[in-house]
Amino acid sequence: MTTHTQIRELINRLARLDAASGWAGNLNPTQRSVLGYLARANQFSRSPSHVSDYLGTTRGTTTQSLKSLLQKGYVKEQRSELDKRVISYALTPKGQDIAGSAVPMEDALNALGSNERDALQSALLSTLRNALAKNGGREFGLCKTCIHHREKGGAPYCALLKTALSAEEADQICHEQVPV
Amino acid sequence: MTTHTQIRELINRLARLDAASGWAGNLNPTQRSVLGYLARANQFSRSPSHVSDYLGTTRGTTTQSLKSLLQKGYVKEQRSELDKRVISYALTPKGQDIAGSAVPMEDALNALGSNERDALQSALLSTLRNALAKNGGREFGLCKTCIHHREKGGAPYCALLKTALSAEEADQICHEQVPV
DNA sequence: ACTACTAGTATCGAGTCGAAACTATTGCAA
DNA sequence: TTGCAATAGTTTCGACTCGATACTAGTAGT
Repeated sequence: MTTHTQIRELINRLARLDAASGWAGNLNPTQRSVLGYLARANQFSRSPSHVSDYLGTTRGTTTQSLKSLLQKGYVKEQRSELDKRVISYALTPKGQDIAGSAVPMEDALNALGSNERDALQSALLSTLRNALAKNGGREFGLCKTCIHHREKGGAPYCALLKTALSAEEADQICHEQVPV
Repeated sequence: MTTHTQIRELINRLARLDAASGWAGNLNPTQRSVLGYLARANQFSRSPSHVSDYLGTTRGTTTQSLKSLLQKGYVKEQRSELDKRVISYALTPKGQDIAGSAVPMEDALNALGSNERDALQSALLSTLRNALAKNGGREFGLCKTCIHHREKGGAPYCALLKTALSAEEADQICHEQVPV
């Protein structure tokens, strides 16, 4: 068995364990991923299309997942005024409780030394970047690590969307992010 | 966002990418995982129960997956004579073709330096061990890295099952494996 | 105004998944 | 030896994922 195969297996098993680990709410792995993404994405990146891009599924599937999250009261719709086709989903207080609750795998990662943990994170990130580059996928990094991120009057500013941003927004995931 | 959350996200996204990447055959991610496991497990570790333990799902689900792999001609049943309840699944030649075909994510991992790749593998393995220890899960490591592995007359021997093993078997996954 | 494109939805079929009920076989113990 | 508990595997149910396809509605470009 090659090293590559082993790494792939490890990643898949860890993802499975993570998915199977107890989570609050009546949510399956995909729904939890959607909720987790919405919790960390900025207001310009919370539409069904963005979620599908992030998760690598189709818009049809995402619509279904959002429908069941909506029904369970974890998210709410916000239709855009500017473009009436666009919907941005936001977490309800109930959804925020769940998204902020304890993270599976946390103990397992804590048991790693902090050097090892940093090495793990950077190797995973490189791998993800390489893999995404092959597929034309986006990285979905944080706003503040983007080439379009500026400072304007001491506050964060997006040169692409030509909008001022709150400090909080600069720390969120953005669909348009292009790493520096 | 904490480092832990980021690592979890990276693992989940990579697993999703891996699942979505093109594979031969008409197989979904779970079926591919089952096939991949069967391809690498020894003859004592290829029953529905073992597959469920490995994947962390229930026996019911595994039965369904095996049924569809059987129907598609990728695996075949081998009922045990010793214990008539037990079934061991083996890959057909067609199944071996698929299991041996190109691995998604291979290029992404190749782009990593070999040091970084080794660090990645060992950090992932530690994390998996920690996580499994919490759940009482087994590691499913290779036979030759097990405390029950011996040499007898120059050939591998399992002190638990009290059986001689081929060199090939010593290199396979065993359900009973306990890391040295 | 026409057309191409984009955002989101609905529906289909195959399949996952956990849960629970079920059959067949094996093991243990009174 | 009979009798029961444990084990291996199957079946069925309901909720859901997922890709594919066809659909509606709003937006842009010519």
